Amino acid sequence: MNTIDIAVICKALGDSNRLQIVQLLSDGEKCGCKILEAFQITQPTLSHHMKILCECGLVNDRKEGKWHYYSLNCETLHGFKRFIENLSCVKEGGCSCL
Amino acid sequence: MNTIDIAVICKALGDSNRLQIVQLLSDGEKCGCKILEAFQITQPTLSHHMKILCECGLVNDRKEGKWHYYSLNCETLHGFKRFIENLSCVKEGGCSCL
DNA sequence: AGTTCACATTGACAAATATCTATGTATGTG
DNA sequence: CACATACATAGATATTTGTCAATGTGAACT
Repeated sequence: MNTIDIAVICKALGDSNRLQIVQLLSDGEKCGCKILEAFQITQPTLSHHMKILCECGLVNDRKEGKWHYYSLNCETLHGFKRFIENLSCVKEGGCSCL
Repeated sequence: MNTIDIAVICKALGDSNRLQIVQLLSDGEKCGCKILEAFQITQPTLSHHMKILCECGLVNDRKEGKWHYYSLNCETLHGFKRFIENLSCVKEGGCSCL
């Protein structure tokens, strides 16, 4: 998982609706219609958001009959967590300006 | 730090230039001119990106004479890390669809 | 076969975004 | 003072994005 992959995930999470969808899925697998109930958006808009979340690899889409069950993708989530965890705010190095 | 704050941070990190800038700063404080050297963008474009990174609270801007020294903001970074760390991919709960 | 439900796709559109050139503003130096 | 350096601001533009209404698709039920 390179920097661009991470940026794509961040961009996907950069919309508050999508971030809240991910929070919902963090609580367990959900079908699309249940997710839709939680938001003030139309079904096509949700479909658009789910596509973006799936395409960045963060969300799984499992189809069963009429329903689509969405869940967080463990592998992608762990890779993402690892990247964020490795960011450091300690002031090492410093700048070579001057 | 609420969900919208996190979404704003994610949006800021959703541009690969900005994500790489944050990676650079993770290595220690840097001045703007040094950051600029590492990218193929013009100075106004970098200025635009730094403004976005500062406005979401992830980056500090310390002015000293001619230079601006940028560094990651520990408090914001920790809050962000905590949020991401709390995301879970375990399949609890399940959906009440049927 | 007809209907309903869950979801995708297709345009359309306004708003936001990334980038540039040109220019302005401090700050330091000869 | 004149000039260079570091950075910001303004304005322009092409692209992307979030959203919707309308429509298509496939599965289940009567």
